[in-house]
Amino acid sequence: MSALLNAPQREAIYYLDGPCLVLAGAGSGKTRVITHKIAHLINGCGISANNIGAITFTNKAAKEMQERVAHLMGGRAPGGLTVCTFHALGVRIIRQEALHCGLKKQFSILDASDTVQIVSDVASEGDKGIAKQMQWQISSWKNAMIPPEEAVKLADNELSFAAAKVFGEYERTLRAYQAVDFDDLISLPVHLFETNDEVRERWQNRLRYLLVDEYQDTNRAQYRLLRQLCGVRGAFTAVGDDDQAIYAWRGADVENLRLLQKDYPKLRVIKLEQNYRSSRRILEAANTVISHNEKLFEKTLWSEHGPGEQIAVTNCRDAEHEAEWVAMKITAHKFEARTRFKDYAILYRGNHQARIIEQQLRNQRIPYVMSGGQSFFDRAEIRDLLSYLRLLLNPDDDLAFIRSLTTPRRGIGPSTIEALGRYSASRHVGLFAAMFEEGASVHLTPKQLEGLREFGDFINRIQYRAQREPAGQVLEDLLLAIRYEAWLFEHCGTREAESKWSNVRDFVGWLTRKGEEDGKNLLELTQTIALISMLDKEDPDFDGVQLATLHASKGLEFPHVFLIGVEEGMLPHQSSIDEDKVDEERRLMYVGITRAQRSLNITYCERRKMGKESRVCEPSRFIAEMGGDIKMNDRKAAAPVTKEEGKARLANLMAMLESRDKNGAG
DNA sequence: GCACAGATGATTTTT
DNA sequence: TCATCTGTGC
Repeated sequence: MSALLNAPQREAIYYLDGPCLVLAGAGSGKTRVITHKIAHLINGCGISANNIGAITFTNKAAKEMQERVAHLMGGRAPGGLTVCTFHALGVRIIRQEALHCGLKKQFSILDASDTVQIVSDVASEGDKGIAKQMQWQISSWKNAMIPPEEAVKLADNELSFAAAKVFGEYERTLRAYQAVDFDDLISLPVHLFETNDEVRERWQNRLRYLLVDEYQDTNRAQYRLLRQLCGVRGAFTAVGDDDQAIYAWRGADVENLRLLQKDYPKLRVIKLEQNYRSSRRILEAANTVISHNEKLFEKTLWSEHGPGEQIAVTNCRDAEHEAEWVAMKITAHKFEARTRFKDYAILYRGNHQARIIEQQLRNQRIPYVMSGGQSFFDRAEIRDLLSYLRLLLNPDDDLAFIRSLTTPRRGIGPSTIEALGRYSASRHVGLFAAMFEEGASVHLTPKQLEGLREFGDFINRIQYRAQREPAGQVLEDLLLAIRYEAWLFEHCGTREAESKWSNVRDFVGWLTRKGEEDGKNLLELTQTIALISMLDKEDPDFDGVQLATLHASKGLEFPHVFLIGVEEGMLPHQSSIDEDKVDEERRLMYVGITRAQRSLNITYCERRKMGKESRVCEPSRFIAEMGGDIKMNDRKAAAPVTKEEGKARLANLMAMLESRDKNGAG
């Protein structure tokens, strides 16, 4: 990438006279604009780093941005600069203004499974699937800043009616636990700013210039937070791309782009249309596909790169065939082009499509890495440990109390917890506080009480130490005291226990490191953990083919991309076709195409297994929408390959590859 | 009535 | 893969 900035990039960086929207096409250098603008604000305009905030959606993006700012400014990020996610900013605001939010500073942050648990409890809904859907509905309302009273009026089906009925109680339960969910991290600050001028002005003075990444992904609540923070001054730069808005289903509202123009009539709109990533044929296909969508802002990507290879579309018999072909093609291409495995990505619509690909890659000895997957902090063993940390921080957190009380088992069963629960409800205090009250002895047997208080004393002792001693040591002692390792091996198979214990070790190691780096104690660390989903320990040196969903691939780029399962019903997905939401699927296709730098291979299956039957599939409409400059690769025209022949060819290829690598290395 | 093995079948999931 | 469903054996 050239070190020079192009004209629109410069314009975006130096424009400071008012609100600014940068429409940054795929691969047009948007992160560069944001980081250079931060540097310019500090070095060129004399604005203190303390007064600048750069807001992203993911921790990964925040981290990358911080690193790039540091790099720009001579290796060290300026102290006081705020580069964080929306939710991390929310945590900071709530922590500082806790009293105004009706919370204590040590509030708990609940994750998805905690909130489903609460909905399920409040609604007396045994079915976790239904509770999940109800929680989803409540979350959507909260993202749109719709309070329970309004939600009751808006409910229009059985599920949303049930959700509306428990919404209020759900909110009260959260407050009773001194807890917030992810949505509260945005909506509580919004509510605070909208009702308290003094607090709002304080924060407006604190963050005098805001930069927002991936603006098209903001939801209503996030937009209102930005608006409150910016006030009428409108000192902000929002960077986004409406063509890459693929999170509408999660509450992101592209309408926020229109709102920006409406709410800030002086908004300066700057388009970044020069693409530095892909060859011309790939860009043209992307442009042609996306031109089928109605657009708010017209934008056409162009590139100084050469035309590059033709995009190839290959038909496959079924998913297995497809996986086999992709794996084979990668091996062959790698051999010819002398590339690395990490130069390739296989992208797909749904996670389940990865399974069959993985199988083939393993068969053909191709190393791979999968992005996404379930979050590290969602694992049972990590959540077990986390429940202790949460309880140490916030004794009102009843969910954490119950989980840590019962994991590992301490001979305290449901009847004891139920009795304690009845008493605590009558006293309007948390479970932890309730068991130390005199009155508890009326509802609980002396033996029950003894067990509970022993646990309570244990927690109190650890809590005392957690405030003073380094995180690592306290955690090690806690694990020993609850005999967690032994419990794992008693409860699971050896292999499973080993893997779980190793995860726990990773977690402890991570916390210890964090504690030392930031000089924070265990309690201070706990709150930030909830906002992290992945432990950033991915090895950048590992050479493997990247597997990712189209959603997870946003923001990444690869020399060679395979886009698989490009069929009607798959991409666009059937439910999107049914609900008339093909636009978003088209943007997904656009995101997929624009990940590719040099070559793009698209495959589709002619049949796909649906239960026992195998249904005939049509190639996706998006293939036709890419225009004519495509190489159609008809596999049926080629000589049929039997399994044996295929294996023999593969063995041949592998042998060639191995001998070449040996020679090359020696 | 329950625990468990085996089958089944699937949107996407930044915090 | 993983969560959920189904049928079996006690």
